[in-house]
Amino acid sequence: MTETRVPIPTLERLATYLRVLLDLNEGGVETISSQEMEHYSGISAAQFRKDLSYFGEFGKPGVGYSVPQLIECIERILHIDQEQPILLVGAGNLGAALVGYPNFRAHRFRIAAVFDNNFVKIGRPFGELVIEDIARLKEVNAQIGAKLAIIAVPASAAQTVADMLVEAGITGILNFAPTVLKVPPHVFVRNVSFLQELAVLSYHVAEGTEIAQPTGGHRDCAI
Amino acid sequence: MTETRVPIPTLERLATYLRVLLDLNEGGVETISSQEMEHYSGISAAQFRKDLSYFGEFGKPGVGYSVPQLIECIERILHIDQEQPILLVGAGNLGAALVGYPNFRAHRFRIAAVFDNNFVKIGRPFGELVIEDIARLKEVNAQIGAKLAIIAVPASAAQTVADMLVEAGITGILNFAPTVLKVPPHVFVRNVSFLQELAVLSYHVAEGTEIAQPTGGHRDCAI
DNA sequence: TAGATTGTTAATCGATTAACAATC
DNA sequence: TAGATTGTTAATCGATTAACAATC
Repeated sequence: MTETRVPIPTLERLATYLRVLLDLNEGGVETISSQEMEHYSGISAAQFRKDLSYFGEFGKPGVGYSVPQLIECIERILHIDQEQPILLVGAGNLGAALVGYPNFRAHRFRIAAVFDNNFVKIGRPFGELVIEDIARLKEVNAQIGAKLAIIAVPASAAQTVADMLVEAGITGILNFAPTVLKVPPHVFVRNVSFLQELAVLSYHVAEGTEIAQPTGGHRDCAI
Repeated sequence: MTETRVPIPTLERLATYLRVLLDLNEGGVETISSQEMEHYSGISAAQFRKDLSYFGEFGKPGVGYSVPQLIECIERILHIDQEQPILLVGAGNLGAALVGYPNFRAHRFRIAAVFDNNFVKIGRPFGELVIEDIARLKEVNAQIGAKLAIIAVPASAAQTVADMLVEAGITGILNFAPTVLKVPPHVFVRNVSFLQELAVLSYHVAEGTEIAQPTGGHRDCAI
């Protein structure tokens, strides 16, 4: 096999396929064709087959794919075949939503520790965990050995937290803070931005509605 | 101007530029070059200029861009120059995190109503709002006239909620439920999937770590 | 004017789609 | 065998990057 780089969109879709497959598996479905996957996932059959082709051959021509086997394979590919410990930084509303998120378990993600810098919160229970002092992050992760972390703190604190996470051996960060993190090249960051998503929607729902109105600037916003 | 379709990634980046510009404006910065924007946003200067070019001309050659003017223009483009009412469905942990999210205000998004189907919750206060009966969704939105909504309910309820939202005149949905929504073509959906993001990170942090292990299936997962 | 930086065009890159030979 | 569906190749499409003439 040639060393082809896997496109990020392919990895994202893999998670969608897995979700569909887990549902089908619950329902006792044993085999699925790429055509059927298109129906359930909204992703084209050709795309599905192409995505899988980056990792090997998983189907039988004329038959389709074994649901349980494909689940196993995708879980292996995404390295969620074993439980993945995750550090959560920020014990606010968003953090609470995340520790209570029921779907993590099905994908074998486990929030293994929660940190905050607010001494009023430190030591308090948080879901099934106890909030730890952010200062102990490196020390605690020496035990846990997590590679993944979630940043759920205000934008003003996010970079400092990111630096501490990198220092503690984290190499993948899911960032909810609306800011651009600077990290070393071996660390991967994915940003979740509600504002960005809403902005894109806002543009679309208003399309065709706009009234061109000069600002009085040196040039109009020609929209 | 020719009728060029604006790429979605361009719209996403627009929100990032806006965030940077708002920060700079706070700091009293009056002018910014595309080069400086690259530094602050991590997005290349060429990309920045190209992105803006879909909407008009906003800079002065040899000088750069006026920060306040560009803020105004981007807000106009994204249609967040006026307050945008948003319906929130789902008064759980995630919903609580969203109504309490401080950054919405800066982008003039306002959660105008919260709905749930749990009669224990209906009528209770939720942030500064009171939880409404989901059955009253259409009725309530007849007053509010929101075009945008956020789905923060379990996957099992998401499609039903989406149908009700469409019925109530919503044309843009931010979906937090891990499921593929079926909506009419005039309705735009953006999905936020923590699991998907974590899966992509999980793949990356584990790269190079993998041990090829046959499953005993008809063919190995060749990863 | 000289220096800086824009807006745009052309070249590159990468991802998606379509088509089909191989295979069950 | 005939019918179905895969995995892969080639064609298409779209987005990013680089380069530069126009402009302040």
